[in-house]
Amino acid sequence: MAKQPDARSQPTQPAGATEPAAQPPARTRRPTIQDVARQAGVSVAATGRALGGYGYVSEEVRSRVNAAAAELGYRPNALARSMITGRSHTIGFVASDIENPFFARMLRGISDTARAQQVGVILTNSDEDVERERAAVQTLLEKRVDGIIVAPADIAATEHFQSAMDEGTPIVLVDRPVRGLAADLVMTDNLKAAEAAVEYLINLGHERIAIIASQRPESQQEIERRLADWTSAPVDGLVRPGVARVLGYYRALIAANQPVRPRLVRTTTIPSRVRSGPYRAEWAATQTLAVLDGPERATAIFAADNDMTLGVMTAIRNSELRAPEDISILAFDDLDWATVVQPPLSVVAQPVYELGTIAAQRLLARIGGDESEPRAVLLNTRLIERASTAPPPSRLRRARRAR
Amino acid sequence: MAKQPDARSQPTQPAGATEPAAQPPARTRRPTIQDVARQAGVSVAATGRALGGYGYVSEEVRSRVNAAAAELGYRPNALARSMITGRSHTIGFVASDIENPFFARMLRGISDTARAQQVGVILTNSDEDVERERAAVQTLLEKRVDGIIVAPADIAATEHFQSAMDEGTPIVLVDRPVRGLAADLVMTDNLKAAEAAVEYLINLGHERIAIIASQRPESQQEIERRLADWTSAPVDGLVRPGVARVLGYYRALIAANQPVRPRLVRTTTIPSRVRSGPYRAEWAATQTLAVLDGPERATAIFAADNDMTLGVMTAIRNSELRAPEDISILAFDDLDWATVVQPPLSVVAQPVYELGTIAAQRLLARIGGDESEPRAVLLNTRLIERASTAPPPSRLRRARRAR
DNA sequence: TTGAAAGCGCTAACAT
DNA sequence: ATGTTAGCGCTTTCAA
Repeated sequence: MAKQPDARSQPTQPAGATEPAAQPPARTRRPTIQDVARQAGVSVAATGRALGGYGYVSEEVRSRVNAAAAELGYRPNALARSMITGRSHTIGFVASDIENPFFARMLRGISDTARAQQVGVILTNSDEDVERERAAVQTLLEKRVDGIIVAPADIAATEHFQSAMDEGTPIVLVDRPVRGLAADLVMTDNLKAAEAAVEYLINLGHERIAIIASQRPESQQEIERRLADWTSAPVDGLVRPGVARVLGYYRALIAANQPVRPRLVRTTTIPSRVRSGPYRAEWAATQTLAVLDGPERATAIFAADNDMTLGVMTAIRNSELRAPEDISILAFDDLDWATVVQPPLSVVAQPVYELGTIAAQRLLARIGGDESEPRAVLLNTRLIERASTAPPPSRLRRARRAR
Repeated sequence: MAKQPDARSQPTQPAGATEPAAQPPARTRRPTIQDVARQAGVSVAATGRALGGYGYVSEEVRSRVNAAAAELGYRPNALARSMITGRSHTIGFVASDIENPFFARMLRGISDTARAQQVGVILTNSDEDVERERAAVQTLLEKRVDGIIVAPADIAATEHFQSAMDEGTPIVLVDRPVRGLAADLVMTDNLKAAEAAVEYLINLGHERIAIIASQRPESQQEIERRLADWTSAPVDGLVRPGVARVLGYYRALIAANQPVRPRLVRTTTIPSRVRSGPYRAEWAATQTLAVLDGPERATAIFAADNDMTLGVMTAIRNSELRAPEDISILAFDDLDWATVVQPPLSVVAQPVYELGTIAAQRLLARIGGDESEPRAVLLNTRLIERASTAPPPSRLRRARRAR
């Protein structure tokens, strides 16, 4: 991206000058309900009722008020209204990074749903940083949003959410859980999705399947702990997506009696706090190269998220290998370019838009007074088979020989 | 995308239950400045000064107040504050579609800049519909945002913006101009960008360069009008990006004394109101097929935006042709997958993030009281040469023969 | 059905 | 340096 855009201004030629110079913007005080009342010759109360659509008003008054309002260019002040009613008709969304197509699409779902109910959306990015998230929540609460949807940055940071809820502002978690928080949760069933994905590769005949997934330091330990005892606790909805996907990978291998080859499991923590897209993708490319080499080289790769896929694709493109003949690729998330690359990518598609709409619906229901027990909604994925997955080379060779 | 996500709820197992059931959320009225004042044993005024950081307060009082506020869990009410100060510390952004990576990145620029000044961002999508845009602006004004950044849906629809400005709410236009509106404008110099892009292809030796660009009905006429008389009016900043790019294409051909081949200029209106991504891409694919055929077949394609590029790539992938040997491709916008496709795409990169930051800076300056003449800022692009562009086949053959 | 008046929670004069 | 008081623009009792 161009970092020095080399801006050129054109001071003399503004956006246009079709109209003759209008009068210097009057800049007079905005008309209030009082002004409208005076103009219409009725009380403020009646005016408020006519304009706000509450209480009794005669047709007579209503039309006089509307006329006066139109004439004065009256525009209601939602702030004043909110102060009294206690509803701002605004919700907050704390995403980790809105540039990520995943969150962008989710936001579309949220804002479409909100708009249908005349509710606005204030957006903030946490960048996976709990401090920023806390600050964002704080700001949103001060602005008196009616509720907050958040993709939490930390599975263990509950207090800010809890205090919001205690104050009566509902929280809905999307994409990731927070432990010990009795809030609604809407996310993908990542464990099941990953398990099915890897199972699909196994059924194609693959015996050396690699997974590329970047992880937080804590998650690495958690994975090991859970692997040590599958039965200790239910996994669903209680772990981060990244962890669930790795666990799903293991589970599929175990179910198929395949050995777990540590060299093919690239799930270690990425360096320091390198959490943004490009760096993660770069990291993924390096990891990919590592599994493409040696006697135990992978015949299939499961890329666990957007950035990983980007890295995997880059690495493959720069290698001698061809997909799917030499190496199968299965990616998480169906991005718009998945059909444009060569070969078109087979993917595990999450219902991202629905993640947004469902989260928004739950939140709006809470705002509307729904006091039922908080629910965890797990959405199912769909495996879309395109051209990047095929039986492994050995199989193909065998098949060819058989002919 | 999965349209029926087949949600499965788990009513019995909420997000978690680590903590012992906390006391039933008190749900008591939120503490106000009055409560804090009483608790601290000082006046509301002094409390306000201490908490709000304005006016004089002794250390003594400040600490007593802070202690009381902390104890009560006081949280300022930004609504009440805004009513008095007239500043909501919130701006609005009206994008056409936040799912479009272009606007997503721009929003990132806007929200980063806003956040640095403690300003929130309310987001809305217009979907290129003026009515929606009007409604969005109306809502934002009612919520008393301090200013609005908008990618206008219609170059001729001014009134809602004008009335906002008359009321004292500044407007900054991004990406596209609005005729006859004296507002700040931040956009890419599309004419120059397209001209340079096509010139680059010409210099590679191409003599049959196609352009794929979808257009609104009005734009088609405008292009013809402007072509008829280049000198009648300056083009910069006064036409939509799509129009400017087509004009740049023409200008480069003319400058190089190349004939304009109507068959290669695919800039006609797309069917009905099909303006969303997938359909536009499909349309682009069809157009691409058309220029790849016949005696006058193109040796290079200039794809004028995201969706066009997606379509062009799909069409090429499904054809017998290879890029860049048989056909060169030059795309507008540097998307994250541009380096992942085969061949890596040569692109005209817009400074999208900067579009956002600069627009936000201008708006914040206006909000801060900047009363200078509105400016049009045109940002320059950068041509990034990757592997999808090369000399045309004829040249290559000639070169090979020469060896 | 309408109107008068009391606030929502805070800041801004103003007086002390 | 602190307190008193009058609103910001609207909705909401409560009487009439």
